[in-house]
Amino acid sequence: MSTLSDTHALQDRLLTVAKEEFAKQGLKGARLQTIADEAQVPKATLLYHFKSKTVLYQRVLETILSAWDEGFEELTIDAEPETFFRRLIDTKIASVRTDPLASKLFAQEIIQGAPHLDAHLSQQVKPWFRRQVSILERWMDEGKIRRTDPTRLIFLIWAATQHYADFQAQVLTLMNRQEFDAELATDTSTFLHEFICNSLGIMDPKHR
Amino acid sequence: MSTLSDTHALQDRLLTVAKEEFAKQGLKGARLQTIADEAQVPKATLLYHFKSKTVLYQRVLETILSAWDEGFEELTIDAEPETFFRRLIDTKIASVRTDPLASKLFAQEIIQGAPHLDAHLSQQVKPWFRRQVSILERWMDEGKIRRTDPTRLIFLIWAATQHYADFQAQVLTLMNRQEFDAELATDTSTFLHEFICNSLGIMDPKHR
DNA sequence: TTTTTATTTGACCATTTGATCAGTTTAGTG
DNA sequence: CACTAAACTGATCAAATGGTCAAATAAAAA
Repeated sequence: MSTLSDTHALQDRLLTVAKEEFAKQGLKGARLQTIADEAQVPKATLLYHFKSKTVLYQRVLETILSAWDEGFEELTIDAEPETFFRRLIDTKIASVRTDPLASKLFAQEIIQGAPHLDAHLSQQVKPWFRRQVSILERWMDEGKIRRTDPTRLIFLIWAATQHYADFQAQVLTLMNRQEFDAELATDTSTFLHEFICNSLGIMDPKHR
Repeated sequence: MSTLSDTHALQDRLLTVAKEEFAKQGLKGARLQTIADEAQVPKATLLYHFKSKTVLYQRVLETILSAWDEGFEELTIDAEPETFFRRLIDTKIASVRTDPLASKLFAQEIIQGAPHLDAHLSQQVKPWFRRQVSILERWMDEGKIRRTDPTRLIFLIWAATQHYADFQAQVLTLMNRQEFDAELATDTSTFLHEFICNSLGIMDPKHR
């Protein structure tokens, strides 16, 4: 099993390149030839490893989703509201900064009606979502955070973070920046955390 | 000038149908044949009124943008913070509910790097954006709202509202709803307004 | 009415592009 | 080494699709 011709490694490379192309051009806009060229492999080889464009696309989606599932599964565990929001926001912002293409690809899929991930939405996302909601509800019952609609609160966090990946072109233009660097990420995390804690009546430990 | 063959009316119909198709399928994914069929007109007729697919797409984009410019230009005028946020959120949610396709089309354009609207971003959106920011800054100086990053605050509002159009498929699934009805829109407006005012230390008039 | 201009349309074309396949090379196995 | 299976690839194809064009029709102008 040589290093260069390792099948697994090649498929990974193809998936990475494909993700980039799909994110930038959309499912229809992406061209197999471009993906193959970028991966320095003949188009026929690409189609040997993935039967069709659709299959390739679905594999890319699966890869993204399972990585997310993994990253967000853990942070549910018991913590105080302040820590919970910090973890959630930091994780999301990190993911958005590390891999904005994944976020963009996902966004386009949802915008077009999520034709390739009905199953995942109801089987993976929904349960996770419900868990988050029930945690928030418990805290409201316990008076730890101000009472509000937990569903829309999760949406707000999701939207506000995702925005920095999906609308990066607009965000950078309006901020007069060239790239989404580490500093910008940190400041954004801080802003969101502070904004949310303030709204929910959670005291910032620094000011306690 | 007969009613049925009125050129202006026909072009409007074509633009409307095209917007729908572009929003649902993306620029590359949309087919001229489908648009023509939907508008009950031969493909050649469509191409008579719009020289090319790209031109059609740009005209659709322009239509959307000018409608937005018009709708959001006014609400800058002097008002107290509480009113300002209510107007901004209500307008945005209304636009998102009335015409989610416009929002989706715009989102896809931005996600793919805004190749067709660099000009509009820096010439129309940026000035508008700066005005909003400076209003917020003034209020912070005057102590009317808590001090925070005005830029990211606008982003948050933008993202949180737009989310209900762009991610409608996901939102409806997670809320167990079939459509984005008037009630859902009202509740969302209320939630956002309350959430933001709370975070910024603006007293709700009802509780004053 | 005649003439000119704008609009409509079916037929057709050139190109792109996803996909196939047969033949070749490489890797693994006994 | 002999043999089998997996991986690779150039050549090629069929379908889809944006776009053109000349002829027909309708509208407007003279």
